[in-house]
Parts: sequence; structure tokens; C-alpha cells
Amino acid sequence: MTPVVQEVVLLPNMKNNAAAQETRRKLMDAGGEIFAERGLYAATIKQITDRAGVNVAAINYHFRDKFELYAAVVRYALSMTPTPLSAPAGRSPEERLRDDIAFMIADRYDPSRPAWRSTLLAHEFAQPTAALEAVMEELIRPRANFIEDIVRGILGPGASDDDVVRAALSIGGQCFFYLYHDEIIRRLHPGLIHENNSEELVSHITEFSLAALHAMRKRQKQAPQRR
Amino acid sequence: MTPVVQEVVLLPNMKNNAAAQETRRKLMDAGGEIFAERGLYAATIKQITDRAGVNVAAINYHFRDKFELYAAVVRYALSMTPTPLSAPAGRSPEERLRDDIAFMIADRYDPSRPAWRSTLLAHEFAQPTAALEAVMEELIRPRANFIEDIVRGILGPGASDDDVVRAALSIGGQCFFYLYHDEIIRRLHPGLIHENNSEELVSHITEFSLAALHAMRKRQKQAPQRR
Amino acid sequence: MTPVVQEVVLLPNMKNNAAAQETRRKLMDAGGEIFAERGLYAATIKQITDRAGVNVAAINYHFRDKFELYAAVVRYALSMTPTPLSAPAGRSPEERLRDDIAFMIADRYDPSRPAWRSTLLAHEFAQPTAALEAVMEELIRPRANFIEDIVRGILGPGASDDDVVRAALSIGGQCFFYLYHDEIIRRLHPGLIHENNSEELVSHITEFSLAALHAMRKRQKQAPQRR
Amino acid sequence: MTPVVQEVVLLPNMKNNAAAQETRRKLMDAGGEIFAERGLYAATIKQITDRAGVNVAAINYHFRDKFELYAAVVRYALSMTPTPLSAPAGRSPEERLRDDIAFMIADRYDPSRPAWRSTLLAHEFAQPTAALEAVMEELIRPRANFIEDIVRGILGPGASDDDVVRAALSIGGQCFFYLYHDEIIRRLHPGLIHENNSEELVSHITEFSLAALHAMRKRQKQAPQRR
DNA sequence: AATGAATGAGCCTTCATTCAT
DNA sequence: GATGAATGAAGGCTCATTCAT
Repeated sequence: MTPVVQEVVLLPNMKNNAAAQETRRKLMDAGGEIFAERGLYAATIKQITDRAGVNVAAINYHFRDKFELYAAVVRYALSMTPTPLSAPAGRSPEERLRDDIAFMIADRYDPSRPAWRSTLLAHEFAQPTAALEAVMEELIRPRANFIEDIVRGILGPGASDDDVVRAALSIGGQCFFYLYHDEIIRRLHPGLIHENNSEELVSHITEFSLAALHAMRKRQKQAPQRR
Repeated sequence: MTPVVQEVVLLPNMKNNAAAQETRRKLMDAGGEIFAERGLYAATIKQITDRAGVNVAAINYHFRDKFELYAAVVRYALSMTPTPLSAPAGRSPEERLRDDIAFMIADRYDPSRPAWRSTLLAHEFAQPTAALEAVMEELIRPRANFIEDIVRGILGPGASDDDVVRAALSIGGQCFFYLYHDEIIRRLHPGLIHENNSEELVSHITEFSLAALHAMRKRQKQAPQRR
Repeated sequence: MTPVVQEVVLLPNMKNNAAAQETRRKLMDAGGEIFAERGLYAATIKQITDRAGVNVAAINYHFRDKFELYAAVVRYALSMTPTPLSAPAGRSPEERLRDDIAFMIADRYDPSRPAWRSTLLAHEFAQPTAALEAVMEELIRPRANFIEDIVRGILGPGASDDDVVRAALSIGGQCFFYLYHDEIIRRLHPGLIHENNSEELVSHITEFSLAALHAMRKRQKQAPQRR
Repeated sequence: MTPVVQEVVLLPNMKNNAAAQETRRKLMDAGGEIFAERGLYAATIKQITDRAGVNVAAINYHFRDKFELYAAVVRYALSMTPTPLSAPAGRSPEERLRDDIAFMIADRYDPSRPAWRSTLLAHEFAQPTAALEAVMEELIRPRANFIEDIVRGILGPGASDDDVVRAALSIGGQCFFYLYHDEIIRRLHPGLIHENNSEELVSHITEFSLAALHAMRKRQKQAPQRR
């Protein structure tokens, strides 16, 4: 699992100065926070530049306009959200599923990464912009493929593509809920999520999903003609 | 299952005329569409009043301001989204689970109800306003309670509250994904959701979840001391 | 000679109210002054709305934006600048030429019409916008055609089209200089133009031009084969 | 006829290097084009520095600010527009008039001189800045004086000053129209001006004007008491 | 001598709201 | 009950200018 390298898209006649990169980073950090707090449209560039400690015109200079800044912030968030690329040899599908779920949950609450990432993406999911394309291709689809591989490993070759996809979506849906809608969960059950029980959470999702997958597999064997 | 009665909150010096009610309704219908398309902050009252075919000042007259209109639209959406309140006697928990999932999916794509409801709520989940409170109390919490009851019925009295809640969230998460994020699913797998396979979808979620619940129950029996 | 009727172009859902028309007129009067003083790009809408005594947003409401206001002001200026349409029967071409030159000069300094008209058009000539099209079709071309008719009447049927056009441009050029560049003339000869000598000015241009035309005609007769 | 020597005004602490002079010249060339295309206020220094291929800060360094650059460009245009200073001995006033008109028209379309000169001056005439003073003193007044001399030579000593001035303005007005408003002429008569007929144009203006002048002279003799 | 970066001021425009009818 | 008109506030963006290197 390696982080995506963030490609810095530079406007014409702009040198890749260290100072300029620092300003860009400050703007993207501040933009991440503000866009997550308020959304693309309710956020104002003044709020962002104030928090970044720079002048409003800096956005025009470094990103052309508010929307380009937003797109850069989304890419920035993606660059800080690693996708699983490989697994140690010898891990069973079951172990890889647990690893992956644990990985996503851990990343979500990783204190070394900005907490605004999931909120920002939640906005993007509710109100897609052009940036959703990048989110799909760099984050969602790799993860979906990864889970589908695991599912296919567990269900075996007898499973139909639709079965694989639906099972993967059932797993992904559970994770998605915790990753992007923990506000709802907190309102429903204030004490459920806290910093010391992510282990139990991961175990629950893993076991819930594995039990379902194993049952699907067993049912296929009993009715192999069904497809 | 009966729809929540929509309480019409009338501003002072406002007569409850039929004509006025008609204008209110047109504004809420148009507001539902526009707020769903653009979100609360990107939507403008002019877009709404244009689509409703009324004057801008009508919003002030009928709803005081844009935010009150939005709140009214959310309540309007809730009033059109029935919650399961009771089930026929004699249905097993398993049957009730399937009924409920089928019910939610059917309601989501019910052509007699406006399609903007889920998009509007998706916005509200990503960027909560004061209206989220009503959404929680009138839509989410009743449904969560309903599912938790079913889960408790299946897991039996030996299940811990946390187990029940987590299992219910696993089921709810799957449904939530299909109800409020079908855009993502469509982008991932364009052909997966179509009008003639909601039956298969319901079956999948139901069987996936039941298999998991039954496995949880069996494990509890084997390790009853665990809690 | 009848003034062009000013067609009021109204934006959607805008009634042709008397009060609204008054505001429109105030904005166009102020816009005429400011645009003439500063030009389209150096003028600010705040200067205009301040002088008009209305709010900045009124421009958006009545004219959509600054450029539409400018175009309306140009049309407004055209509507206040009558074009010669007919001449009393029995006037000789020579008399009609004098009448027309006198008419243009008189209109230029007519105290009952805003003085900013010519300055505004001078800007438009130096830096054409889309409005120049209207200026050409409604002001310049009718006047050019009129003068060409007179010239043709004097030169007779033996004159080539190019001769007619060039002669008309020689006359028009003289008038244009006085109409739109009196600033230059004043700087060159401060005392030349004053309110009591427009008669002499008209006489000079008329006689200068007629002498030239008559000489052209005589030369044609001497060399009729030339064409 | 010798071009006015362009005095290079150097800001303090600026060395008169060849490289610096090259940058100054590039900025003035680019500025001439852009200022002519857009006018002083619509032109931006970024457009100019981009076209010049230098950094924005160069304008501040070489010209202090945008307005000083504009003034320098106007002076630059003047320095490239020669004024008639003397005529070969033995030329009659009639011949000198033709020479001068031919000279102005030829200079206007001289491919070895930038075409933006007349457009730039047309802007300056419509919207005078402090630079107009220089234009008047270095370009317009010398030329006016020159033409007035010729006119006085033709009209003879009996002509009043006002007659001389008005006649000179009639000639200058015709030239001015062709020199600074050929856009209008092209719109009126698209085919009239082309590269191969400037001879006919010069002949027309010359003969038109001479005929008028000769008639004026004859009339004076007939009515010598008039003054 | 030149440049990349940064900034404050100001402009156009939009928007929600209110007023008068 | 509804509407056209008007308005203050604020937002995004641009621009000329300056700073530090």
C-alpha cells in the first residue's frame, strides 16, 4: 500500500518554489477544513485565506479560482488516502478482508492525517462536481476492485459476477456508513464509536461479512446449477 | 405504516386559503427539486420561484426566508416517506426483515413520490442543518429501532446491546448505500441497478444479512460467556 | 426629420411601470454622462448609480449588467439624435446640403439634448463595441446616404460611384471633425468655436464643399470620357 | 523631414544598458499593440508583459507604473511619426499640399511602421490623457501650421485668419477621417480603401481641397471689402 | 536587471430580503 | 394574497503594484 503521489498542477509562469509550495499547501489545508465544514458553495474564499493566513488574491495566483482550489483540495485529500495495492503473500482472503477493513477504519481516524478528508468526500458524494471522477478512479474503484477480488476468492469460481458485486457492495456499504456518515451513527448511538473500540468495530464488520459470504458459498454448492 | 401528518406551520396574518396552500405546495415542490439539484447554499430562491411560477416575494410571505423554506421542504419530504410502524401478526423476524428492506427500496423508486427526496436527504446528511434533527427523529431513528427489534428477535436475548446495534447498522448501512448513494453504485457498475431487478437486490441484502445474523446467533450459543 | 422611437428592451418578468421607466431613464442619463466622461472601461457602475441616485443592484435589475447598460445608453443617444429623412420639395441640392450641415451642427450644440452624446459616440468610434453596428445603421449610414444623394444631385449622372462616395466622405469628414473632435479644434484654436458663430462655421463648410463639388462637375464635363 | 528624437526618460538607479533598452523597447512595442487594441483602461499590464515576454514587475522597474508606460508609448508613437518640416525650394503651394497629403496617407499605411499608431492616437483623441498635450504639440499643431501656411499661400494675404484656419481644418478634417477613422469608412464602403488606390485617394482630397481654396480666393477678390 | 510571489484595493455581480402597491 | 421594484450586503475575482531574491 503506497500513497498516490500528488502531482502539483502549476499554472503558467509559476516556478515550483519552496515558498510557493508552502503557500499552496497552507491554502489546501485551510481549504480542506473550510470546504469540509461548509461545503463548496457555503464556504467563502475569505474564510479560507484568513485561516491560511494569506491574501485572497493568493487563490487566484495559485489556483485560478475557487473551483480549481476545491478540485486541488479533493486531489490533495486523495493523495493522503492510501489505497491497498498488494497484500503479503500467504494471507487468506479472510485475513485480507479483515486487514482491509481495519486499514480503512484506521486511516479514517488516523490522527496524523487531517480529519476533514471524509467530510469533504461526503460532500462530494452528495453533490458531485467534476472532481468526483478522480475520487471514483483513484479511491472508490480501486477499493471496490480489491474487495471484489477478496469476495471472489471466498465465493469461488461458481459465483456470478452480480453476486460478487452485490456482496462487495454489502461490505462496502457497511464501511461507507462508518467512514462517511459517522455523524448519523453518533446521533443514533452516542457512545458506540470511541477511540478504543475500533478493534471491535472491525471485528464485527469482518465477521458479519464473512459469515454472510460463507453462507453464500455454501448455498452455491447446494444449488450449483443456479447461476 | 402511515405517513406522518404534515403540520402546516402558518405565519401570523396568514389565512389558510386554498389558493395560499396551493402556492405553498408549488414552492415546496419546486424547492424540493432545486434544493436536491443544487443543495441549500447553491440553490437560489429565484430558481425556485421561477420553477414554481410565482414571485420571489412569495417565499418571504409564506416561509419567512430561504432557510425556513428549506426546513419546510425537508419536513415535506419526511411527510412523504412512510416509516414502518407495525407488521402483521405472525410474521417471523426473518420475514419482517425482508418486508422492511423491500419496503424501503420500493419507496425509494416509487414513481408516485418525488425522486428528489433521497437526494435532498443525502445533502442533509453530508451537511446537516437544524432539519437533521427532524430527519433523525422521524425517519432514521424509527427505522433503526425497527431493525434493531428484528435483529434482537433473531439474535435472541443473549445478544449484547452493542451486538444488536452493530448488526442493525450493518444492515442499515447496506440499505443506506443503495438509498442515498446509488449515484456511486451506478458509476461503479452501470448496469447493476435497473427497474426490474429490485427483487434480486432485496433478496441479496436480506439473505446476506440473515446469514450473518444466524451465524452471530450460533456463535453466541457456542460462547455464551462472551460478552 | 423625425426622431427614432426608442424601443425599450425589457428583461423577463419586468412590467413597463412608470416608476421603473423613471429609474431606467435616470440610469441611462447618468450612464451617458459617466460613460462619456470616462469611457466604458474606466467608468464604474458605482459612479453611475451614485449619480443616478439609485442602488448598484438596480443596474442588474434593469439592464442585467454594465455592458447591457452601455448598449442601452448608446441606443438612447441614437434615439435622441434625429436623422434627416426628407427635405421640403423644391430645395436645390445646394440648399439641402446647407440645411443638412446646419442641422447637424445645431443638433450637436442643442442645449435641449444632452451634451454627452457626441463624446459617447467618439468613444464608440475609437473603441467599437457591438453597439457600433447600431450607430452605423441608424446614424452614420442614413446620413452618408443622404449626403451621397445630394452629392450625386450636384455632380450629375456622369460622376462615378467612387467619386460620389469620396466627395461625400470629404464633406462628412469635415463635419465629423467638428462634431466629434471639437476638443482638438479648441486646443488648436481656442477662440474659433463659440456659441455665436455656428452660422459662419456652417457657411464655411457648405461653401468649401460646394465649390469643390462644382469644380468636380465642371472637370467632368471637360473630360467626359474619363470615368 | 526628420523624426522627432525620442528622449529616453530614465528612472533613478537605472543603468542605460543595452539589455535594459531592449526590454524597454519590447514593452513599448507590446504596449502599443495592446493599448491600441483595448485602450488604456481595458488593457492590463499582464497582457502587455505577456506579449513582450517579460515579467510584470518589469513595468514598474522601467516605467514606474502603467500610466507612465502609456505616456511613453504615446511618445514612442510620436517619435515614429515624422512631421513635415521643410519642402524643396520651388514647389508651389498646390504641389506642397499634394505632397503633404500623400505623405500623411503613405505614413499611415507604411508597413515599416507599426499599424497601432493611429489606433492608439484615436483612443487618445476620444479620451485625452496628459499625453494629449505632447500629441498636440509634436504632431497636430506642426501639421496644422504647415497646412495653414499652404492655405495662406493659396488664399493670399487678403484672407482673414479665421478663413485660413477654417480652410485648414476642412482639409485636416478630411485627412483625419481617413487617418484615424478608416474603420468607419470600411464599414460604410468595404471596397473603397485598398492598398492600390491611395493615389486616387490623395488626388481626390487634393483636388477637392484645391478647388475649394481656389474658389475661396476668387470670391475674396470679388468682394475684397469683406473681412 | 529581472523575476516569482504576494498583496490591498476595488469592481462587477449576485442574492436574499423588503417595500409599496 | 401577490407582485414588480428596490436595496444593502457580501462574494468572487481582477488588477496594478510591491517585495524579496
